[in-house]
Amino acid sequence: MDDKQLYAMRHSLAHITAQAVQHLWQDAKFGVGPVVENGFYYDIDLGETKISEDDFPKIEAEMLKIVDANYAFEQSKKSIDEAITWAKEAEQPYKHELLNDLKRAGTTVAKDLDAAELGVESTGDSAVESVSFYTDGDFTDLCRGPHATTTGSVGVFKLMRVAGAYWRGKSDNAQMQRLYGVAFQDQTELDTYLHQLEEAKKRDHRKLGQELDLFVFSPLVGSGLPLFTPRGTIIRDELTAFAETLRVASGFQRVSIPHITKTELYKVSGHWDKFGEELFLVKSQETSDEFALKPMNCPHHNQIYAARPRSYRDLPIRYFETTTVYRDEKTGELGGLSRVRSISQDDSHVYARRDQLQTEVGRLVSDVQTLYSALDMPLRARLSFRDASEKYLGDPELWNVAQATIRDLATENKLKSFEAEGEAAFYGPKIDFMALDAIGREHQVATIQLDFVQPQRFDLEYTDEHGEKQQPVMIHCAILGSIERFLSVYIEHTAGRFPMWVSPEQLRVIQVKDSPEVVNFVQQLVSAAREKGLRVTVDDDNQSVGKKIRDAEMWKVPYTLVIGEKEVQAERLKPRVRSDLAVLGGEEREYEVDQLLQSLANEIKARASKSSL
RNA sequence: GCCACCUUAGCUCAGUUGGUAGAGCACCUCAUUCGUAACGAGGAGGUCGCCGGUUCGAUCCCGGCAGGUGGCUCCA
Repeated sequence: MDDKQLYAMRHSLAHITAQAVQHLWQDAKFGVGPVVENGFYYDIDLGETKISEDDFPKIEAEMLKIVDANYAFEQSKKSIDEAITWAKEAEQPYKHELLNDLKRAGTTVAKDLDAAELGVESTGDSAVESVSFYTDGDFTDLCRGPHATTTGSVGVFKLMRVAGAYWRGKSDNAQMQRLYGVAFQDQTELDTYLHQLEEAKKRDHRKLGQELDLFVFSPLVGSGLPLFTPRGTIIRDELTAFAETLRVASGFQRVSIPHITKTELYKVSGHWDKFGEELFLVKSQETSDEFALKPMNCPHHNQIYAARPRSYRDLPIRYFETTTVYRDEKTGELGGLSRVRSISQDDSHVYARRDQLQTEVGRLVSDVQTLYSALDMPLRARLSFRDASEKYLGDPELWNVAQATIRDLATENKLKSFEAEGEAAFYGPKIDFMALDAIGREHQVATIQLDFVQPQRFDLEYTDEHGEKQQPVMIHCAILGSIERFLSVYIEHTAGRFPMWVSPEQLRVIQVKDSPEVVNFVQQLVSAAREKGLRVTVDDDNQSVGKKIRDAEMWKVPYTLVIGEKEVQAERLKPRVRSDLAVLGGEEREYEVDQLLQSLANEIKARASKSSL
């Protein structure tokens, strides 16, 4: 089965879903029902009636009846006026609205998917002449197709969930119920998909964060405000330390700023107008000044740049800092570490001359590549450029140069990339990096953004070789991005089996007997391991060895040593190696004590290259 | 912020058609001194998320709030 057939199949199922719902609730009003990844949905307005997952068996049974009836999908055409009459008679206000828009403007004003859904025949500017309908059995819907030939040939499906969705995606419109389903060619493919969902659930960072004791939330502290435990903090620190090492090597200087500022700062930067609602405001009891928790760092960093006169010889000036910003995200949008209200960033700002852009952006691209290759995550870059609209600020010629530069760099650095027109920020083009995780999902992570606007707003300048004042270009870059979000991605990527250098606990010593000889040996082993810089713990609980081994496995500790009388006498150790590491080359064999500790210490140092394991 | 669903011991979850609750794991004590994924016995642990209403009586029904989940909208 090719993609086209699969598409037609899923699309037909969207119709069948609506048809089944209409059989069950005669007064259902329908929105649109497109194909999405792995399946389809249909937006339905049932007034006061709420569909719940308990209704799914009922709806699915009705759908199967329609499938069994094996109705043919038949296309017909109506003139736009006939279609409007049809919508009126069928009491379908949403279809009616869409058809009216079609008649008036030739396209619907809403998303592109509307147009694709509606059977728009003419793509020109002129009003639409005729529209296409599909009928199967007792159900007719405005639709361009294509469809399966009959309702009997639509593969296997399963309704997954019901969710609220705004009519035409606008939050001031009526909210409809969106019924989601997945559909595949056969049962095996559906089972595979459902199995993948289970796998994804197993590595859900919220679950692993709980199981591995990495972070917690407290209702007293507030939602979207994660608290990192000692274990979680080690992971954070290791990852940020790595990113910081790259910064230092690239000539960045660390700076440090307070977490609040007078709101005046954002009135100058322009963020107040655009994002004022997402600021946390802070009141002074002493002065009349209004303060805000910083939602970004650039305006602060700009003040450091602006504090002295700068020469063209000083540039580029590169500041970096790992720090937290605060955004009053809407509560419904928060979730785990993926979307939080205290966002830590490995943020940086370069102030550069135009002729330095290429080198500076190139260096950042290469730092991003270094980090993600060390973390075993393939990257894809989205080159986010401007489109023809008016919303972009700054010198158009500078835009052209910058976009060309970005394009060249992508080629030079052999970046897997694609261009996205209209994705640029209003202040400049950017490169957004997407990382591919171990189960094939893409996540937006690092970002490099050129900024032509803030230097102007803040009157940033330098003196060129002719004594003239010039404006620098700013480059924003975060390699990890939001560290919280990155952790959510990385925990799921590794499924909690962190590489040695990231692991909160690198070596666990299981003490078998508490005889003085064994205790003494373990103590010496632990201090020797600490001297080598290993994070080591001892399990001397009064439990069976089997139980302690199990615990170490559950905590996903990379290396475990069982120490009893045998080891004390032989002075040779055979570590138990976490299975994924063993595959990579950490073989299970016997070592002398010093030899083993040295080899583990080497593995930590080798974080950036797997080959040296 | 909007829609739907959810909240019972530290964790995972039973349960009560309205008469104030239970398991497994974890924890503590005792016993055991063990050999590479769970030894055993006993104990402690709960204002059934919070506030209000209905009721003789609410963990259960109703309302509000908080927190969570899935979406929508948004994302400097």
